[in-house]
Amino acid sequence: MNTSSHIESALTLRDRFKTATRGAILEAAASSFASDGATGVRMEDIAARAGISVGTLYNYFQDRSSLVGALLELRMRAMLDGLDAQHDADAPFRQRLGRFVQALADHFEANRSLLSVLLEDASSHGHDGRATSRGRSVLREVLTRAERLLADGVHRGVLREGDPTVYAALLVGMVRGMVWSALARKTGLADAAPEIVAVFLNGAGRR
Amino acid sequence: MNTSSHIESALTLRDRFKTATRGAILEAAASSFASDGATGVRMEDIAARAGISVGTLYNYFQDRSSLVGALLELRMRAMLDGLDAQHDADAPFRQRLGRFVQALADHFEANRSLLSVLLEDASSHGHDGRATSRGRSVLREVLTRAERLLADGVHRGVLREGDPTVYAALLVGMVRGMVWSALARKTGLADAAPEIVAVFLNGAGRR
Amino acid sequence: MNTSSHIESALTLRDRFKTATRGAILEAAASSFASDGATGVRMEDIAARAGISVGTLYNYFQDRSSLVGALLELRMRAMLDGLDAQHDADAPFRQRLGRFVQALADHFEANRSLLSVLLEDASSHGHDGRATSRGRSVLREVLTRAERLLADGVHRGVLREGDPTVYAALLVGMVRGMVWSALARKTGLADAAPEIVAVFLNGAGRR
Amino acid sequence: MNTSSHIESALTLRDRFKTATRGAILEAAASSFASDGATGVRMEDIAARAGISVGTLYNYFQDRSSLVGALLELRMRAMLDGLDAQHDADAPFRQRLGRFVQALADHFEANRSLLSVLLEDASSHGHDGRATSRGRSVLREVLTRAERLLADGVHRGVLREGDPTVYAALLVGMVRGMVWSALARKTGLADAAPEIVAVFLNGAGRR
DNA sequence: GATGAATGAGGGTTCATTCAT
DNA sequence: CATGAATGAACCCTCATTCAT
Repeated sequence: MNTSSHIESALTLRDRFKTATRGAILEAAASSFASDGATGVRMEDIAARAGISVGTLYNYFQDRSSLVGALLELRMRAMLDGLDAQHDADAPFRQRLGRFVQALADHFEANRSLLSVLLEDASSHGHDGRATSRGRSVLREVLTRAERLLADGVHRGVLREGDPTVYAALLVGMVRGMVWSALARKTGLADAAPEIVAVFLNGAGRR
Repeated sequence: MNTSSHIESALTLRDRFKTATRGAILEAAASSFASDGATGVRMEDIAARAGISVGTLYNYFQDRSSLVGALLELRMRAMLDGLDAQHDADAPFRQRLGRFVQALADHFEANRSLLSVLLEDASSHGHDGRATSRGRSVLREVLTRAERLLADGVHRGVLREGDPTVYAALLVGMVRGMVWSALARKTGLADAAPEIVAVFLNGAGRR
Repeated sequence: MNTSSHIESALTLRDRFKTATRGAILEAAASSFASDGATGVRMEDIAARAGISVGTLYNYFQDRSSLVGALLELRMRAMLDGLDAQHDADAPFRQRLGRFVQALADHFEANRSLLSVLLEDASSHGHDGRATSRGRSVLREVLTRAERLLADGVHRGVLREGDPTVYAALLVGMVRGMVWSALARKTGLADAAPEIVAVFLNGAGRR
Repeated sequence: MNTSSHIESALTLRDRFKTATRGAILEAAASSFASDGATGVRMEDIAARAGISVGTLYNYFQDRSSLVGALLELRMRAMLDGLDAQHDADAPFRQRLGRFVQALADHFEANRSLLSVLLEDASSHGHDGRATSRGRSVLREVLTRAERLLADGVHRGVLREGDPTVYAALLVGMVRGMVWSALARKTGLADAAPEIVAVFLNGAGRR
């Protein structure tokens, strides 16, 4: 233990603290948006929920749109990472499809309240297009992953010949539709994924 | 033609004018929202786009939320009417399904820019529950119609046994997904409806 | 009956109508002010109460302050005329004093609701000092009349030697105080005048 | 002197500052109202006169009516406290009467410019009854105190038998009348109180 | 002359952002 | 580095006034 490591350690501690505070702010913002909608939340509200003052909040984020942007970035990254985590190129296609749908449903449900935020803020502050592009890209990246997966399904002959882009749009749409419906009817999402996969693969029509 | 009919005619003209102005305001609001998002639009902007002054705008709508409410009401009504218009209980199920999907896709595309407005406003002004219930009900009513249609499909033996509510969620989700995707890739929606129907009925899996 | 007299008569009729409308507007303004206070009344409210349109209202009065000014002028003139009407230089002083107090009390009560209007408008629109001077002058003219009366009382030896200006201020103050009190307690003003006169002449102290 | 007392002191300082600012705003409002009438004063004017920005003003008062209400409350309280301060149940009646009249005259003069504000606001914002009741109650409380004093005068045999309520109305009216008159003629109120008392007790009539 | 829709300047209020402590 | 009062641009809405019909 010399002086330099001591300093290092202090810096690390400070950094950890900073990171923790940053995280607390983002969580506060997320839950505020969830309960009052993005437009109905003031910076002061977020600060209060995070247990800090507005001034401090501005020490961590340059301005409102940076905060919103960081939040979206975080959630989007988590969602994409979640999707990638279960990716196993060697697993059978159906299994990968099932896991993908399941992960997607979970993340949609978890971030449902932020979807509107994403759109709102994209529109309202998007002079520079930053938030907008980020917002759009969430869905686009999800679609890209779905497309890769489904293209592989076609390639392996599990799926009928067809445009993987279209398949991706339909599959992701089904998941979102299922989540929305569950929300509207205040029911859970139990067993939703298998149902989605079943209809996607076999259709709803009697053969 | 006597005096009274003359007066009647005058009144009708004035009424028509009022209706036209009202419509112009709603259109102006719709396109403003479409380009800048609901939160980024000032009453003055809407007035300017409608070619009138703020004061006049307030002669037609009591306040901002009344205007937004009226716009949502109008579009939602149009959408539901559009769905109902092609309803023909005697037509073969597949034909009804195709028309339903087509109509839904058309309306989703036409009102795409308002979907976010709907959500935003629901959140921001929803303390009295008016806008909220209206917003939510659009989707719910669409789902209800889809559910009725699909329940009939099950009853007629065209669809596999299954929860019509789930089928509805998936079908509507597919349509939204397709519209979103087309938008993201800036392609058209040509032939989208048949594709959706095909996947919905037969699935994407190779049999 | 020649043409000219015919025209004259027509003009007279028209004039009478105009006068009647003018009066209706002033009455409408007075009662509106009475119920909602001067600041809470819009030109449209007055027009509606008078049974005409705003446009017509502006045919009779150049602007808001003209209307208010005319109303004050009218009521003030009526009050002063009422005070002057019972003036009889030959009557005994006490009788004249009694009548003066009675007339004053009646007019204060009748116009009570306008006193605040007078003050409000004087302050709010009195850039040019018109309404202000008019407002102030009501009281000043009343005081002047009281002063003349009481100076005569002093001169005749009915009143003790003293400044008639002070006597006037006190007497008029007593009348206003009595009216206010009656209003606050929602009682009538019956027998108020004699009581006022009695205290003014003899005091409330036991001799 | 430890840390805690240091903190306490700091808090006290900040509190004092807040109180001072609040007071400055109220003073600014009072003088603004005095020169332009309550209705002619914008929040921005008050802020400017207090040397702060509008935003800051709204940090101290929730809205316009709260500010006006607080001002009225303050002045009314001061007036009533002033009347009560000179109250001495054991002093001779005439002395108490003299002091009462003097205190009343002083306060009427000091707050003259606010009397109209009080009335205006009572009318304009009185739908919820707050300002109204406050406004009305100033005079009523003053009358009540006068009534108690004069009832005691009757009881002690200094005043003639008579309704103390009427006596109170007349006495208070005389004070207001005197203040008004002094204002109208732009003279002072020197020796006004003794004159009022003299006339009230002995009348203006030659015995 | 009557009408009432159109106008737009003006006022109250909010809230993202700054900065002295 | 935290704090929270101060700031002022921006927005919603009102209402006196005008003017085409």
